[in-house]
Amino acid sequence: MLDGMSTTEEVPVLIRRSAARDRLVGTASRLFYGEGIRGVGVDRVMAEADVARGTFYRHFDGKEDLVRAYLEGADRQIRDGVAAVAKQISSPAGFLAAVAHGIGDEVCGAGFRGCPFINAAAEYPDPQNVIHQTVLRHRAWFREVLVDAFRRLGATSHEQSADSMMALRDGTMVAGYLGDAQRARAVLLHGVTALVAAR
Amino acid sequence: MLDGMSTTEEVPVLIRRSAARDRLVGTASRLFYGEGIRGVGVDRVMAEADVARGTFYRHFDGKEDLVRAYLEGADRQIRDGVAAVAKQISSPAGFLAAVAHGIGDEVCGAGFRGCPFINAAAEYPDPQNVIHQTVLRHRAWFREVLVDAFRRLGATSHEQSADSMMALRDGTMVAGYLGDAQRARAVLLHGVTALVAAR
DNA sequence: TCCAGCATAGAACGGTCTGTCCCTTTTAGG
DNA sequence: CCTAAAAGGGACAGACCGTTCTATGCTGGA
Repeated sequence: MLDGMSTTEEVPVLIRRSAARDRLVGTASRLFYGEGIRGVGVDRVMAEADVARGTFYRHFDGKEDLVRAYLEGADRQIRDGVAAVAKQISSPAGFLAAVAHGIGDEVCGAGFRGCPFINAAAEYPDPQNVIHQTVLRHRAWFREVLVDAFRRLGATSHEQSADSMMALRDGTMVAGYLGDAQRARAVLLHGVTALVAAR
Repeated sequence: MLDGMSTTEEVPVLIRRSAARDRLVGTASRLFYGEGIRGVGVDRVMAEADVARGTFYRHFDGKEDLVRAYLEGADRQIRDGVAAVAKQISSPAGFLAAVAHGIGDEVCGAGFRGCPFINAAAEYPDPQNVIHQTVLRHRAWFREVLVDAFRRLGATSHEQSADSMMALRDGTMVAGYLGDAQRARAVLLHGVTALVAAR
């Protein structure tokens, strides 16, 4: 668990690394996250990334593929962060508290605009859609991380504890975006503390 | 409080009621909620509502205005529901429980696709945007309803209790859409029960 | 009855979006 | 150094989008 390396898989052909590609994903991440996915055209992304049209379509099958790269980048980043915390903190209680602190700090950061996955799912509701499924995969993974931690903690019902923390996380993400981030952070930390204490 | 009539305000000119207008708002609500706002064009809405182009633009300033009508309709509906509950149940504990049950049932209903307001905010991130502000107004109202209830309940810190319940609500909305609705419902009911009991 | 106002039908507009294609220039590896 | 791949820079098509306009049909109230 927590390897953070299971969603890789790419076509065997190809490019995989390139300055232009990195610039595209970076710019797309900034714009998609900041202004919404459907609200930003690939023209905009290409222009701000200083990448020509042909180059874009050599690296990506189309916009959806770029969106997928954006979300998978965010996913990778979060998995790496969680893995780093897990490596550093062995106790499940400490791990959960650290994760909560990480989220709390995130929602209070400048430019926080909600959870990229929740937001993406709002724009791609079709369960069959690749992007929607990317969101579901990320969420399933994170839930499993929490279930595992509460199991190691010896919680009477790991699943319910994990779901409660998941709800607190999601609620904090929403409130951090559409309400008072400081209060949202406090609610999350307080709630997770209670969950861990209650076991 | 709970009057449910404070966000009305329309141009004094005008139409306000008409079969065509009602059909437009109804169709738009169904499509915007089910497929996302930016993913649905006004062409589609007009076609499925069997309303001509000119008629649409006589009733609405443009797409944004239609989106506003969609969200204000949802807002009105929720305010009416909350007002009905408040009228029926006098005790604050019973009121909060009833609200939680209402939300829990909602997320378990067929065709639930998340909170219309959270979803709309994901598509319209600009705080200056009319639609974004409509979302914020709805959320501010609902939070105030909760704060008031917890105050009447005699909670030591009304605000924190209200924010906790708000986080649970938001988390349940997200999880009901992107996870297991039954589990989300259980988490919400359990959490609100605890909040009310803890006072 | 007549007419004002609302609804309809349909064409047309400019703009933007995704995606394809072509050609030239730059870059990097053998 | 030479060549093949990558990147740049456009032009372009086709679709859709939101919007405006005109001409016409329908209906309810004075």
